[in-house]
Formats: sequence, C-alpha cells, structure tokens
Amino acid sequence: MENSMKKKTFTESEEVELRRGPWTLEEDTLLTNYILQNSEGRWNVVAKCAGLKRNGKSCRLRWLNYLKPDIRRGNLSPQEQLLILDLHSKWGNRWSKIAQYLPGRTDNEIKNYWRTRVQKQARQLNIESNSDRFFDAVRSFWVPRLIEKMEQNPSNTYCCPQNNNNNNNSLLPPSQSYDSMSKQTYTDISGKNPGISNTDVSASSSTFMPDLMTVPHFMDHNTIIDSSMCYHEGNDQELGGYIPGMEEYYMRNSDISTDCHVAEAYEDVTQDPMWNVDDIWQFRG
DNA sequence: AAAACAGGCAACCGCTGGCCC
DNA sequence: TGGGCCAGCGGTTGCCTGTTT
Repeated sequence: MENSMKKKTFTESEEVELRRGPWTLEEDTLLTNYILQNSEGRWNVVAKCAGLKRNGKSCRLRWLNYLKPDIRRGNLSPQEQLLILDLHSKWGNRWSKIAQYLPGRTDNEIKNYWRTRVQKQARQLNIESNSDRFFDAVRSFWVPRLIEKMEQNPSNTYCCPQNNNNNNNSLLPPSQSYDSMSKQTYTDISGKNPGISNTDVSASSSTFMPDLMTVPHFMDHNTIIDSSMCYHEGNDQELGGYIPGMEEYYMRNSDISTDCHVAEAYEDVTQDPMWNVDDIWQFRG
C-alpha cells in the first residue's frame, strides 16, 4: 500500500517517515499500552513516546474512535437512534455534542450513521435531510416506530440529557417519557454537564415530540408497520433503511413531493429486501 | 466465476479557537 | 499583540466487503 506511506514534515528541523492509513494490531497495542500506563497527555508526545510513526492527530483519532476501552461497538439501539434524531433536530451537525449524550458512541460513528442511514432516507424521498419536510416525515413515521421498538424491548438502556427546565417537554408523547421506557433517567454520562448551559436550555426540549402524535390522518399508531421487518434486536439488524409509510405520506401530500419522486421512492422500496409487496400495500389503502 | 456496483465505516484533511510565550 | 502549537471539530475520501449482474 504505497499510498499509506507518505513523507511529512514533523517539525521544522525533523523529518520523520510517518505512517498513514489503516492501523496495524501492533500499532494498536503500542498506543493502548502507552496510554494505559501514562494517560493521554499531548498527542504528539504520545505518538513519539509510544514508538509510533504516526502523528499525534492520527493517534488521538484512533484512540478516541476505536481503542478507548469504553467504546461501544455494534448497531445503534432504537433509543440511540431516537436520541440522535432529536438532538440533531436541535443542534444540527454538532456531532461531538450529540455524542456526549450517547455513552460509548463516538462523534464519528454518529456522523456516519447520519450520513449513511438518515441522509439515505432523505435521498429516497428526494427531500433535503435538514428540511422541515424531512423533519415532518421523521416525526410522523420514524420516531413512532422507534418508540414502538423501545416499548417492545424495554430492557434497552440509554442515557439522556438532563431536562433542566423540568417542563416535561421531552421527545416522547405526554403519556411516555424517557424514564418510563428505559427505567433510566436522563443523566449526564461523563460527570460533567455536557453542554446544557443557559443557551442550551431551549435545546433540551424536543423538536419532535410535542406534536409527535400528529400522525397523518390516514395512519394511526396501530397501522405502523411491524418494525421487526427492519430491526431485529437479536441478530443486530437495524432499523435505518427505509421508513415504512413515509412514501405513502408523501403520496397523499402531493404538495410536499412530486408524484415522480414518490414513484422513484416506491420503486426503490419494492426492491429493498426488507420489504415485500404485501407490506407496501398496507399503506396504500 | 468474475466484474461492477453500492454501502458502511475508518481514517484523513482542513479549519477554528484556545493557550502559551 | 501576534505567532506558533495543539486539540477538537465537521467534512470528505477511499478502502473493504457484501451484493448484484
């Protein structure tokens, strides 16, 4: 892999052959052992003292996104997805800030989730992922389905932001709360209060939830498709492909999307292995 | 069986702001 | 005050792997 090796200036006077590209097991071991014995400190120092031919930036990234012991790997739970959707609706692409509320998850992972799953969904519908239209669709379909999943798997735990103003303006409908679904209150994960400052108080209330129950007239919660099609806790399959019902929603609200776009979305949906024709027809009635 | 394609994700890049001298 | 160094952040790239043709 010639490209992974590049000559770079390390300091003004010192030129070091710095490695780039994928990390080897040996490099991982060197970095992990060094940090466990000496703590993190300055990353350029860490890189040098650990005997790595990497720059400090690369070491920091590798440690924070991969090697750190409390990193959680695997698919995001419905709770985590819901939280990401909600926090992103408030803060936008503030990945590191969002990551503070998802213990063990990195900003990189959340960013990747957003780009690969959420934006993909928006593309299917031919709408901007940061538009009001998309928020509307997420609120109407994705969120209820995630909530349904959480109800089905109440053992799932997760951490949520402290709701400082205590106005119960949470991401969930009035009848529910984070507490009730997870048996775990919103607690700060790191010990510090991650960003709920005065300026963030407004952000601690949900964008989605106050009118979450405003599901389009043709579809109540009982008709929400069995999400087991898309999410199987046991085998790590994850919701995040298509949002069942969204296409129908746009078909019925032609001012939101053109027929052409909907048709494209439908075509794609029918080709998705998570769907079958019967499932799709549930929403056409 | 092999080539083409697509999705997921690890890693890099470039910018910004804080700190120190 | 300005310059250098550094960590942190969001955006982007490119590799790997699984799927489709």
